[in-house]
Amino acid sequence: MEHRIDRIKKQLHAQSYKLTPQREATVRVLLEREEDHLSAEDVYLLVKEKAPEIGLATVYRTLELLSELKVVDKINFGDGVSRYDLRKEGAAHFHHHLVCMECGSVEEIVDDLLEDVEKIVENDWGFQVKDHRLTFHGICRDCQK
Amino acid sequence: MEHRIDRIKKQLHAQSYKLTPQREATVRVLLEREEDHLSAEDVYLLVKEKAPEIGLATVYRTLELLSELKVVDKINFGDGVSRYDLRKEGAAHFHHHLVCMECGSVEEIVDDLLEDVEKIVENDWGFQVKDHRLTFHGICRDCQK
DNA sequence: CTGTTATCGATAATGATTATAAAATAATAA
DNA sequence: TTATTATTTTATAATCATTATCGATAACAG
Repeated sequence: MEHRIDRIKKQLHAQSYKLTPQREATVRVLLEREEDHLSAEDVYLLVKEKAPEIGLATVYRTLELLSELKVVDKINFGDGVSRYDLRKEGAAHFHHHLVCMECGSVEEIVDDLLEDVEKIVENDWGFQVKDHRLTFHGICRDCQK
Repeated sequence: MEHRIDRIKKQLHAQSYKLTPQREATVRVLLEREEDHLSAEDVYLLVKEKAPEIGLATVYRTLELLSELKVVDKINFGDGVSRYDLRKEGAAHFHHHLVCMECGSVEEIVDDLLEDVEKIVENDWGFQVKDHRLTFHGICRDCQK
């Protein structure tokens, strides 16, 4: 945990940004709720528990900053809110979502499903892939019962 | 063209909706600009050229309705606006996007890239896949020069 | 025709996000 | 240290996309 915060601190410093207390509190919330696909509002409310004086705009700005630095991924499941996921340490970014059309749950799967597919896209369409977003919509295990 | 409109008319009637002049004008715009990933605002402005009396709310309502009927796909490239794509006739829905991080262009590719991947998801995670969204972010052919 | 229902257009309301301006804080230089 | 400058924050207003409301109108059923 502390290790990951240090890492992020260095990433910020590398671009001459500071890890202010507000930013640190925000990052800590993201670390604690890593699998939760929090919206900016969610993050705001959770950060407020630790640092009640923080403003909503600061949370938005912090998330945007972290997103530019590729510390978090800003994702969108089409429900009108952006959600923010901390990127995993090291390793490439192979993380996809299963959105249940029944109960709305979002399950995260980590697996390099697209290695071959990316090669096809690069070869057949001449498009140089840097990143991808893959979301499956369907019925989760629980709702199938 | 007329053939596709008839088809959509039938789909509407099957759910006891009518193909009103406003809805038809909206569908015609989508048919004419099929590859363009139009936003609701875009559609509104284009429909207004043919049917100046149409209101923005009607366009939104129509797009939502067509989306529920699976006549169009409502997609989101993370730029804060929903975009609407008419689904192709027949054939399953295998249509993905290449978003250029340099110039912002969106190229559409039609290819069943994910047949095997869907099987993996169903087998390994017990998730029953109904649909998927796949977007690649990277550098398009033109911008690589 | 007459009542009922669906649809429409105008516009107000909402909700997420962004911009602004003034205050606080931190970094820097003299 | 002290003055100065730049960065960050907070509170709040503004914006923008989308949705809800409501009175008017059109299509339809009896």
